[in-house]
Amino acid sequence: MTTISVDEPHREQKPQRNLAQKLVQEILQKIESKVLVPGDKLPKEADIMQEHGVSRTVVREALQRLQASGNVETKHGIGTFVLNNKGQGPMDLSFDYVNDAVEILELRIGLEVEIAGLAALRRTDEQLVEIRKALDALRAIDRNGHVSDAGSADFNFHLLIAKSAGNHYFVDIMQHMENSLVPRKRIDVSHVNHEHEEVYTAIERGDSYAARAAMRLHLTNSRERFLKLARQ
Amino acid sequence: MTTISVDEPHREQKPQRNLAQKLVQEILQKIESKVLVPGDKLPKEADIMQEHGVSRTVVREALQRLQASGNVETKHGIGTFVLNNKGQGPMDLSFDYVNDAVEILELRIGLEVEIAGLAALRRTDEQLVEIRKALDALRAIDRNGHVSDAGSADFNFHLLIAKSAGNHYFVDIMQHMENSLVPRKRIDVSHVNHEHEEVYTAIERGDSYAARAAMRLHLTNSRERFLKLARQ
DNA sequence: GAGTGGTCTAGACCACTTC
DNA sequence: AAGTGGTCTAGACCACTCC
Repeated sequence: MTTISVDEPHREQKPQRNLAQKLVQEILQKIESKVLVPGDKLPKEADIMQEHGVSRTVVREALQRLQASGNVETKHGIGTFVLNNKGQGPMDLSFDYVNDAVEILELRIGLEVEIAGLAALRRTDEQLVEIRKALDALRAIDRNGHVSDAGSADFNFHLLIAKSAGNHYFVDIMQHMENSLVPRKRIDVSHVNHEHEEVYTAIERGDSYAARAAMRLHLTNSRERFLKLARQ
Repeated sequence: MTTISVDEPHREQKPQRNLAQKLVQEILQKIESKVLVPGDKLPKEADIMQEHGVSRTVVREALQRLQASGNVETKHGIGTFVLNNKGQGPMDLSFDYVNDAVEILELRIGLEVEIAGLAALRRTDEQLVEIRKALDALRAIDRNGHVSDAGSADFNFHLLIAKSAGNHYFVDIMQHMENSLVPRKRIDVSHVNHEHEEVYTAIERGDSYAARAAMRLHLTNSRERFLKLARQ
């Protein structure tokens, strides 16, 4: 009886390319099947490496995708946790004011993230100057405490960026949304200004990737700030 | 008393974290200052490594960001090339039909990429079934050659995904855009179907990251196919 | 077959959080 | 100080393109 002796642990020859993609799907399945529920902590990276027999590069690539998806959240020095986006429905609390405002914010994320990316690639120097002016005006208003004017100044900043994206449809929709925007009141202005600056500098240096990331961060933070206020 | 024994070849004078981000900005500056112009080939990764004194990980991270930004394009086995998004203006060819259609496609990219990501997180099983039906109907139409119906069937597929995103604003805008959509004619149907399948499977398994990527790929490819047709 | 990008591994050191 | 994620290095092998 001749058994072909293979010293390998097993004929596990899966030259599978894209181990990260596979890991993503396996973790998503654990979330889908309730093995992992919102709030749960994922195993530490070293454990995931051993469990799936892959290197840390693969684990981190998978976790980064799950972060970008909004499925999990990673906290430096603590761990990675499952978020509660799926499962509790399309935030069907009720058709009230809060829910409507959040939906508007979600719409703006889709539009303005793309707008910021295009503006970084296409803005003229003249348009950049106008955006800078709007930003300075907004900061001046905040310093003087004329909060009532801040809403329209904030909108103007976003609208000027839309006009720098070189696509009039974006401008049209933004203008139609003007009356639906959440009024700014007692919001942590320093955070907003810092986020605006991040968006501006990315557009200034033509960094589309950073512009998109900065705009997304700004709008998701705005959503969180609004929800925090609404719950009070 | 513990002596930290670390073999240091030399005094590393740059403990700089985020080398990739720095590399991105340096390459963007070369594009901005016309040292690199659209169509130019970047040095191969090994050369960039040596030139900047960083590992390949850093180089590849930087190039991936520049790809995501639309600043460069990488071709497997060939090289990385500078794209011409910046500098030649907001595609100010003229206000003709072609330009308008492209702007609509850009708007759809912003909206539908976000829609696909949300749909992957929120879709119900019932909604998934409806999307599957629309996809099958579309394939049947393509097989039978009833190209005239394909446009509305295609729109229906996209609309059903929007309805699965749990935000009625997205649905409203999509419906308003229905009449503005580019009619499908003599387009490479097999590619479109394959791209639709990619979007569907990502939404099916709740992979928001993949859903976004698949939708973006589908719509940018649609734009390229349209432009190719328009130039004929 | 040579050249170039794509994926993966193993390990080192840094930064943040908690005890 | 211990634990965990963040960044970076060096090197191996695979996949695609072109000659």
